[in-house]
Amino acid sequence: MMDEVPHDRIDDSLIALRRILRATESFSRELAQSAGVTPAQLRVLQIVEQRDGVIPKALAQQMRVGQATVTSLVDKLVAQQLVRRQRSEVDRRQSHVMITDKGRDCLRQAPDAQQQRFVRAFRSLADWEQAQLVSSLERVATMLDADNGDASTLLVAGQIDSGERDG
Amino acid sequence: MMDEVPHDRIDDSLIALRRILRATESFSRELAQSAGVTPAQLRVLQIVEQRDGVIPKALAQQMRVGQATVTSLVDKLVAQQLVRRQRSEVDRRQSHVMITDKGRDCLRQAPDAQQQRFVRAFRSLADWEQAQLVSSLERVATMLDADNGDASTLLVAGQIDSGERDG
DNA sequence: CAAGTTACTTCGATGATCGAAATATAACGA
DNA sequence: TCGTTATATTTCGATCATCGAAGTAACTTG
Repeated sequence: MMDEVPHDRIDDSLIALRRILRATESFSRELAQSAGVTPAQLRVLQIVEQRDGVIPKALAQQMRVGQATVTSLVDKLVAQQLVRRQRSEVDRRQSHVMITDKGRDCLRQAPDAQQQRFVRAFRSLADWEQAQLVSSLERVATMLDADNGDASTLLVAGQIDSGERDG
Repeated sequence: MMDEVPHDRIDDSLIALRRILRATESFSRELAQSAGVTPAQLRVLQIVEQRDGVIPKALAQQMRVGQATVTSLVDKLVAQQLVRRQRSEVDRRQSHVMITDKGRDCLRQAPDAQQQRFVRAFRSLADWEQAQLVSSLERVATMLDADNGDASTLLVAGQIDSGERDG
């Protein structure tokens, strides 16, 4: 039936994806800053809040970084008293990372207000649009992380807005 | 009409977005590695290929990093002879960054095969699905980078697949 | 030409990340 | 129980990205 996809469609979707990625990436830094921690530290903090008592190994797997990295990140959060470590009683090799009250406070600061932004925009869509949005996003997600072997290739570059406001 | 959005819809879309971001982020590293450069360097290289002769200032703006960072990245690419610098004739403060043959070779390695993956998946969709996909992605992109003030907040955390393969 | 602006680089510092080696503990087999 | 092997974490040393501030060169303007 259809042997060739209109090239602009693929381009358009890649461009949109890059916009999404770039928007995210760009702001994650300032967001983290407003919370008083770095982006990587914030990620850890968020995961720890959701999975209180998580062990470094699991953190490393979820974040897809080495354990040494996790150790370093947790060290910094501990230094700020946002999380604390506690040796496991059942397996003393393991340690549980637990969020502190101060850590929760930290999370409650920046993220909220901004989450509202997305929610607001989302609510302004008609019901069918919302449904479509979700299904499309899920389709893309599946397309990208399906075989887990690769995907991001297409999204690494920039060159979205050809607007060049320099000299 | 509708005062409250079903919460799962918002959740679902955020989850899908996180999956997309994570898939991208996770693989950008290994992709870059397979091309023999680091991710940040690869981004520069890709942009330079698209906009040959781009000046560092524009690179910095597009990548949203400081000029000092660009200098450092370009330095490394120059050292590998993947790009070269050339002073502008019209404004000698500026320098143009130009890709070399070796730089093109470098780009031609990893990216291609993988781009196919997305194209393949995309082609497998019906025409209307493709159109819908593009429009949804663009809508999300706009929602996220609209006011450019923030957005990524919602996407920083992980915790998508609750599959936990650690012991 | 002098003052101000712009483009870029240099310098020093911080943070994320890795891999390899070290440490402590668990699990297992003889 | 003892030795071996496997696992969880940390430590160490190195590389890379990134920033801000200061420095340099070149353009612009009066």
